[in-house]
Amino acid sequence: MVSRVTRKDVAKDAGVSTATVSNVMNNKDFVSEELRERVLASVKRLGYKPNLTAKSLKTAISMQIAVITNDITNQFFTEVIVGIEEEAYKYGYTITIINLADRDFNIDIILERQYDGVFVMTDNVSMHDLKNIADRNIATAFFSNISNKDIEDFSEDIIMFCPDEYTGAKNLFQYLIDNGHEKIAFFSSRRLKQGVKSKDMRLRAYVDALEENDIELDESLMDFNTNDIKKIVTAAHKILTSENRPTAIFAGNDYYAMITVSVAKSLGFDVPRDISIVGFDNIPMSSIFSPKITTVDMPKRNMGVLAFKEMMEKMNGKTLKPVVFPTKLIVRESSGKKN
Amino acid sequence: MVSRVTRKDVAKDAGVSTATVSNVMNNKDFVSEELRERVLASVKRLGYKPNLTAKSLKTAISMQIAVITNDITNQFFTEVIVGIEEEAYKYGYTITIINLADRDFNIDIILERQYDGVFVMTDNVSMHDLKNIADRNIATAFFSNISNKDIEDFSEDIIMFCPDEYTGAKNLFQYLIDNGHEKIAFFSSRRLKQGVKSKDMRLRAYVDALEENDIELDESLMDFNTNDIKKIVTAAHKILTSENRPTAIFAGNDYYAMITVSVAKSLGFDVPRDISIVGFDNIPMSSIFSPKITTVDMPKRNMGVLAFKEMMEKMNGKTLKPVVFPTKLIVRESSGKKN
DNA sequence: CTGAAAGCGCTAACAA
DNA sequence: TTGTTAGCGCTTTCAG
Repeated sequence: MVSRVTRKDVAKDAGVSTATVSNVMNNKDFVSEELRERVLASVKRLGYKPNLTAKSLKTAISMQIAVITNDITNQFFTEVIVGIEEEAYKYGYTITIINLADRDFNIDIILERQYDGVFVMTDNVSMHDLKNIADRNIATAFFSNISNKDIEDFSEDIIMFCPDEYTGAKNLFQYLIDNGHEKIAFFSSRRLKQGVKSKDMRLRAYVDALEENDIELDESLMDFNTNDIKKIVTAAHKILTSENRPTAIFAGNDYYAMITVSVAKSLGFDVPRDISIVGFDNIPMSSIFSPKITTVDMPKRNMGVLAFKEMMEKMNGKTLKPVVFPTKLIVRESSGKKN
Repeated sequence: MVSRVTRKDVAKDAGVSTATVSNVMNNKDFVSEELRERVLASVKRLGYKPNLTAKSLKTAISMQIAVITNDITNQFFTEVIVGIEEEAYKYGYTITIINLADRDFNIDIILERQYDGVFVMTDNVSMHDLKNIADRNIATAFFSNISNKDIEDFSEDIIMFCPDEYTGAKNLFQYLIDNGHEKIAFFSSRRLKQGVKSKDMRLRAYVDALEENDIELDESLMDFNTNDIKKIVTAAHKILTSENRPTAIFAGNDYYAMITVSVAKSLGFDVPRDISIVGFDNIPMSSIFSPKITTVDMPKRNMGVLAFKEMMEKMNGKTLKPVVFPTKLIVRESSGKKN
């Protein structure tokens, strides 16, 4: 085992001061060619690697960004993250992914590490926590499904990323209704459940679309679930075998949709002839699946890339407007006219 | 914005020394009840959060673990990671996921941050780098598809995790051959390509299985690709429309398999009647897909959990034997007798 | 252009 | 039981 080589060892080996080593490592241009070479030679010989922890203690810049997510096994999140990473990588930032799974968010995990910024992609984190983080001068970005008009409520200090889920979902429901569906199940992840006056835009779009088309809301057609595959299967089974069986099912995301299709098939249903099933997010798998899933596209990677760019701006002291991303209805094979 | 509150501020506010604050924060039992309460009250009032960066500079323990992976959008990796996290979380460790995507591995990213341990789940990292990391007293674990007998070559300092891919793949190929297939394509990720004498166990199983059954190896039936979905589609298309079309396709993982099935369908093939397509990993989606994918199961989450447990042992100074995980052939709907 | 020295926030002897 | 202090590895004035 090699014992830790520090800047001091390099200084001694090269016969210079520790400050000179620092200056060389940080590419200051006033170091003479001769010393630079001597230092670099020592660095190589000793296998010296700067300690970024110590550096960040001194500079108060950690070059680390946290991403908080709920379900890292869901391609929606990983696609966004890949976008963030791609951009972050260019600037030398390291990304720490904090996967909450179904655990509660504990703010200490963020406040105790010296992250320069944090992307929040889950609703498990309260607005209060978000503000608390931002107040400590950590660039904070929130991926929200809140609508445009609600954005005003939010603190200026938080960068808001808002895919326009309302419009996307509205178009999706209208498409279903236009195809003769009236009994439409709303089957989604628990995070979307916040009562019917929810700020969740998919749920609000559901309620609005029904109302505009004079269809009565039927609470028994709604189910909020976890991300556990077995529980989703059970819930899908229940919906599909209920007496009050819907003719179309809106699943909160493409995973839910694919699982629901799978259960439907095992029950002998033909999709979409017997029942229409639609998703949300347009993850890569949704167009590989059979039948290809009708869904709403979100510009996932691009959201990540743009999000990081905005965060850089923020860290450079600029104040920013919320960013709204367009969404788009994509009609594929898993849905059709009501029979 | 709240300016940074340090242990010094708390000490002043509570009228004690900074050492006492430390002792309270670290739950030392010799602090008097009175001081403890005073300190805790100040901590709360000022909103003090310890700076873990400073702490780790002092203690040389960062409580951070890195996981290096190639493709975070692949559920195989995320499932393993969830297992690692679940266990790590219990001990208060934070996981940093370093997603190489198709970038080259730069060892500095590990050596400059003070990780207590690192899980390597990609072949992009050379044995030389691995040893370099382990030499610096960072607990190092390598998920390898190397066979049992090759394990001996490796440094004792590196924890080896070896799902028994050889046996799993061998069974898979034998199953295919038993069903009359002789023209079996090997279609997989580039990382598996290291020549026919490769240490990659899936490739070796392929070569061995053919040989044992007196089937001649046909290099034109082999294709190594990236993880980019479009490229995989193109390559699958090429295989499926070639004059030398195989009757069975082994895809390097379930993603490859599902994409290949999708392309086959679009080309008018019935799977498995016209062609058998099998995967590897048994990711959750493979049993949801239609047809359900024939694959080889790896105990993913459990591998993660166990891996972290082993790492804890290692960090406590124990030396360990390589861990071999069983794999299991799972025959489902995407494969069958040759027609 | 280079070096000495202070200090980032914390812990851990050691002294009181 | 509590406080003083040195020092983890680094950067950054400020002198030289």
